[in-house]
Amino acid sequence: MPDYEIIERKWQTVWSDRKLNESERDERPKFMIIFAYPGVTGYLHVGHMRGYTYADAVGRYKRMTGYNVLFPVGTHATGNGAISLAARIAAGDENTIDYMIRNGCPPEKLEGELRDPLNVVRFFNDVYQEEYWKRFGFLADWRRFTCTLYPDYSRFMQWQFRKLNDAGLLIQKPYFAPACPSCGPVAVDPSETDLSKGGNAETQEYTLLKFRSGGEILVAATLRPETVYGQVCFWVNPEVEYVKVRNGGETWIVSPQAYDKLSHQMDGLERTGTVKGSDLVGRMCAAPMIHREIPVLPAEFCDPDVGTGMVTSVPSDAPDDWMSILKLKEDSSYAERYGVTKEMIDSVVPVSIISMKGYGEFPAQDIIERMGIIEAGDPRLEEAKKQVYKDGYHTGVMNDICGEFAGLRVEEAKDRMKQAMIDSGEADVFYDLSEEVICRCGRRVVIKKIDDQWFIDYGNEELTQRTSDHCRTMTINPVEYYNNVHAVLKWFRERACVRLGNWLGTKFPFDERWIIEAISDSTLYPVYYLISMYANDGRIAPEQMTEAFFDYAILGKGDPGTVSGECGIEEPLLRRIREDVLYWYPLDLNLGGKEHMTVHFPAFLKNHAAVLPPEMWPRGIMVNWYITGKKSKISKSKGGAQPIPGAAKRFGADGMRLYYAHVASPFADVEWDEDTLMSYSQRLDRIVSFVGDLASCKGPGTEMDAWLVSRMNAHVGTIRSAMEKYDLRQMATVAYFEIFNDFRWYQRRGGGDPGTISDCLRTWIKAMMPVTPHMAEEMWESAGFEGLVSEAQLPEAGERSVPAEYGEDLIREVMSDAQQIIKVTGIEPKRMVLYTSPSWKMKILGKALELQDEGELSIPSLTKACMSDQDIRAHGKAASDTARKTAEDMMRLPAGSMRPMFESDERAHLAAATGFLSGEMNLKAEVFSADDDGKYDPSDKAKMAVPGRPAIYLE
RNA sequence: GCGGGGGUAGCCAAGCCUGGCCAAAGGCGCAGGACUUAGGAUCCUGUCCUCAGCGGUUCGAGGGUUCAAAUCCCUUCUCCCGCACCA
Repeated sequence: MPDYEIIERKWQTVWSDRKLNESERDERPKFMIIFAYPGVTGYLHVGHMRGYTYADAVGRYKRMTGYNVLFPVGTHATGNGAISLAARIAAGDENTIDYMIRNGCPPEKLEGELRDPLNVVRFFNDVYQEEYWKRFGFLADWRRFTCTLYPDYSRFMQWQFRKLNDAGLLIQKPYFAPACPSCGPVAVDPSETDLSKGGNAETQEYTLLKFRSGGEILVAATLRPETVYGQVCFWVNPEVEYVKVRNGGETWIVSPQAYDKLSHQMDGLERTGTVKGSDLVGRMCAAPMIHREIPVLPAEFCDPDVGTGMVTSVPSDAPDDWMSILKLKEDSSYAERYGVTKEMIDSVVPVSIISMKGYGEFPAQDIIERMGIIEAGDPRLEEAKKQVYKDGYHTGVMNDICGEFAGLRVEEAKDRMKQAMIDSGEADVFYDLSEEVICRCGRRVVIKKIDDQWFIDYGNEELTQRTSDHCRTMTINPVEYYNNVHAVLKWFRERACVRLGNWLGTKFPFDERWIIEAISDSTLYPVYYLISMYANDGRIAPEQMTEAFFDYAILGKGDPGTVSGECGIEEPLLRRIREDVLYWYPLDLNLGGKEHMTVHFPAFLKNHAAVLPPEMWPRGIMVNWYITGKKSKISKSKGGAQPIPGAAKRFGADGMRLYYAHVASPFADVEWDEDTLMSYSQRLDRIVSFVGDLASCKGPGTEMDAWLVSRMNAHVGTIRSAMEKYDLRQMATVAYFEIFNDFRWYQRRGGGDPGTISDCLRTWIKAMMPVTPHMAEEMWESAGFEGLVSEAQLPEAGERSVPAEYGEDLIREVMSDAQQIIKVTGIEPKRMVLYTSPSWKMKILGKALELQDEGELSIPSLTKACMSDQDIRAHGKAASDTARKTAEDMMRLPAGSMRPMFESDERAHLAAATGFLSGEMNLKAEVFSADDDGKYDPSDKAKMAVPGRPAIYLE
């Protein structure tokens, strides 16, 4: 096994010394490509390299076809990922330390620098560049590297927000967001970046229903406000100590937990006292909407943590309620203990309110019976509830009893009834999480009302339309996304763009208490790569990046002299940056994982359309799917991480690049499988050693040279058209499989002309350069070619030789047919006799082609034409059969595809190959024409010969 | 629920948009052979059924359009993903 790392480092150094990765303006057409920069969340795994590799390979291909390519990279560090990682390191968290060490982090760093979040970001910026991207041979312009936490990047970001504001796209309104009382806003999502528990929770909108009882209001929270007409009683947990809360002129009674949650969402709440649940039981209260007095009954299932800790009871449609009432009626002793009278219990009678498909009067009862639930505490009640809720929502219609809402579908009634009660002061809105969510810091996450939240108004119709129209002109892969992106853009509404709390990120320019959030600061950044270089090398200081500077550099607004005076940047440099922007932008291709389809890409598109002029809007998007890890674990969260440098050492960076490029369509998930990767790695080794042998080949020129040249021309054509669509997989199939096989066939057939080999080998190695650049250089060098293949240009596809290719196809066909016969018969032939088509059949083919050219081909027309020819007619029924079959075949196949059969000299081809066939098949091969009088034909096989398919006799 | 994507030979995976050299690329696996060896080799051949290569039946299932369908249309079964502050 070669030491891949040494070879790879060698070429990386050469490229770097030649500054191949550094891109500057010149006369060539440009091509700018990026991948959506990764978030700095820790070590990446082998799956991530898939998309990045596509980007480098596409960039390299573009270089090879005449483009001046710019491929910049960066990282995204906004948020609290680095903060929490640093905190865990500082706390000495065992899992974290272990994870860091396992991925190659020097232990001493864990004792010191990595306890600071910004150092964590710096550390990983380095890891990503050095251990991943450079390690894989990317020709990225490292001078332009940027990170969302760089001060200069922040200046750019603030400028972008000023432009969004100028465009009228920043708006303010109240917002309810998950937040930790001490850490501020948190992201609730399955990745649990911010959380220690509850990533799957959803924010649910409850309707708070008010039940007047004396001078106080009992408050229940419900997800189903449309069921108020079915309320028959009210549940309170007698064991809970509820609190009294003054809310404006009202006194509310809710659980202490509910009070805590509500206080984050409503202003001016004041706790005034407590009341025991048991003291509430037995009272009557006025139900909202229906204005009927219903009894307050005791229920142990009322959880003070859920909703308000009190529940309104709608037994007709709530399985829980149904069961509880059933139980109460069977055994009233529990209720009576709290002073509930028999009359009260008897007064509780379910009311039918919703008719739904497949259910009777009381859906709750139906589902309970259907599922066979007989006890109040049955955990399946949860499932029953969901089922009734779902069916009710989609198929339910409100009954006549429901007043003005009678006849409405539940879907519609829900909102209208909720609104009606809010308007009449009988209800309010309350947000809660569907399950317990705990912040990284350990505190419980709540839903907090933010009064003056800033949003980017992505819902702006004009902007959406403009963006959508532009997308039709873009190259978007896969085509499914091209078609669907319009729906996504429409769906993508206003988005909260800033957040409070302890976060890494850019300060919001209009109010510095706010930090611009993670998605909003990563949409327009590709254009910043054209400026970052000048900040990185110190030619521009962040303070000099004023609004006027960006206005000029990016938008061309203002006069460079004036701007120079204003910001203090020298005028020539200003002009240079402006020229860079004009040259490189728009972005030609943005490549990102499928998770970007609904969030990043629409934001990326809309921001470009909002801030930049149309000629700077992006030209292409490519989405890649994932490498998943069922067979062997690759995910860092699973603990079985496969560090990227280790994999590269074992399989070779190029072996991995080839694996990514070829293992499947970019638009499908792939299971990480080391055996498969190994076979790609070995294939590459095999090619390298084969190429080494080829280069030293010194044989005579043969007819195979024309064939090989023709095949290479075909392959170059395929590669060029595949790469029009960025189809790396197709390119890799050609470069690593088809061309390889052709060279082998060439040699097997006796080809070995050094001139031909050298010409074709150049093209072959070039074809491999985009995907496996290091090995391509190695082969290029070992073949003695000049310069670097990374700097070479792919030739245009030349002419193909139809006869040469047809002749070889014929020989392979004959061999395959003969093998079939040998297999079926089981004989071990010593002699193979081939008979090419008799001339009269060839003549029929010729007539068929003529008719086809004239557009007159049909079975009768060909038969007629044949029968008027004496030579053909002489063969009687065989002639008409052949004519029919010929016409059928020709009409079935693409026009002209049978022409080579007619034009080539099959007999000569085969005769020239008898030596080869004899040797290959270990027998004596002979060729006759079916017309030959003296042919050896003991089994009368010659009559089967037709153009394109010689008859075969074996003995 | 809303939106999106799949189901192809033992396995992985192309093809489907733009119907026709598609019994369906390529890889893996398996079988036989060559070479000759300690290598996770390489080369050749085969790998739906039948069979001197003709032919037959296949591309989740069922219909339809067409001279012609894995490819277009409809129905159906089944699997997967996203739905918001995670690039």
